[in-house]
Amino acid sequence: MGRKSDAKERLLEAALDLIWKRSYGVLTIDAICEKAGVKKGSFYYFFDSKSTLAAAALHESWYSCGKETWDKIFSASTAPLDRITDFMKTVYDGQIEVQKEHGQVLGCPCFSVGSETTSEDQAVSEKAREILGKQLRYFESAIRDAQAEGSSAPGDAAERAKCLFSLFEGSLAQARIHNDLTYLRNLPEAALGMLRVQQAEPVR
Amino acid sequence: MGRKSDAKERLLEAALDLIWKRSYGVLTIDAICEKAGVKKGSFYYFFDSKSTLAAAALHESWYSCGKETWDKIFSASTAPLDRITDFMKTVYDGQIEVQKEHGQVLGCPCFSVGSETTSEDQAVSEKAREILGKQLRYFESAIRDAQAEGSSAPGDAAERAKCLFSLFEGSLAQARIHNDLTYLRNLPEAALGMLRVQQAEPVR
DNA sequence: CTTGAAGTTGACTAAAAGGTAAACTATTAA
DNA sequence: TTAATAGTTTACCTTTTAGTCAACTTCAAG
Repeated sequence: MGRKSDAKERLLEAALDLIWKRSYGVLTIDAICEKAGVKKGSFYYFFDSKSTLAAAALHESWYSCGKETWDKIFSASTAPLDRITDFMKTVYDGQIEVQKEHGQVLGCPCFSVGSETTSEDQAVSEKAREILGKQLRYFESAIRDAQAEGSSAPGDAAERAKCLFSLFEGSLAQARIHNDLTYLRNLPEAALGMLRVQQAEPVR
Repeated sequence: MGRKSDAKERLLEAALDLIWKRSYGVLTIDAICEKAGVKKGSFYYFFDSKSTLAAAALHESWYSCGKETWDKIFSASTAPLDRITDFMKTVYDGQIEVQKEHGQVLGCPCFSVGSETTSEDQAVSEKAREILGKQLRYFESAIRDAQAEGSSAPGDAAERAKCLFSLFEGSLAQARIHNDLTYLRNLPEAALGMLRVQQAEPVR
């Protein structure tokens, strides 16, 4: 019953796009509305703040798109280390496309926004952390599987996943900062190097 | 001749502090002025925009503080790999203090701001890139020295430095996002692991 | 002790931003 | 066909922000 509309979806999409290309803090509700082709009255019909919208946009982006991609690449039917190298290559190829289309490497919105909104915007930073936490699990699980089959050195899988994830997100962010894809090109090898190897002894 | 003042320094300090704790995009000139205890008229006496001030603040922070620390840790009189592990430990200890003082791991302002202002604020993002580029050189040089004495596996030192730097900055950013120091605790070992080891073969 | 350079202040404007509400429109179930 | 529901629009208000300016203060050199 009632009128139907895709304004909500347009707002979510516009918000995600602007957050990704620009940043969260610099965004205004007016800008989002303009991009989405929606009047401010309608914005407040669907959301009660920029924060709510942004959190919803991150959520949507993961559950209606990102998750599926990760599930496919991290399929248990793929060899554990291949999951990881496939993933890195996919990200690299993806950012090549992004750069072609937007003239800029844009990196990972959750990571950028997560870092930007720490202790500044509860809803958004919590959502970013939630998604990053889920992504970390894929790494963790692949590492455990690799260890089980002996293709990765033993050691706390959760720790190692964090480390690999930091390398990955750090590289993506550098690629964004310098608009330079070379930060991503050898991620597959770097990831392998990190995993295949015996963990170093604690220093001192 | 004329009146003397430290308002400019107070503005630089306030700006850096707010950028670090909050973020660049969310900052207003009014907020900076309030924190610095300076009236807006004086702000515009010294700077002509938020962008100019922020770039100057990053510049100052590096040349009047950061550089010295890096020079000391990356001294050529220290064994190459020790420079790197010492550095990682220093960062870890530093962020412990930061968390104690501010209740939050704050990470690296250049990296956060660099990622936030890409293609959004020329002056600031350029300054962030400049400083990050200088920092990368310390890694690069230490890696080259380590290779020369045989304590690190051979391979393109610039590439390896980028990789290590990504791991480092990625870990710092994760620590900020999750307000969790465990992302930094084993950085010294992780860094060693990355360097000591033969680089993996290119995948496929 | 005056003059000019250096810095400060407060009051102001204009624009942008957040936010509200009432009237309006489209859809559909009864 | 009408009434309720879902969504849209416009006009409006308030607050915040960027940015300007002329009057004022402080300092030190001549």
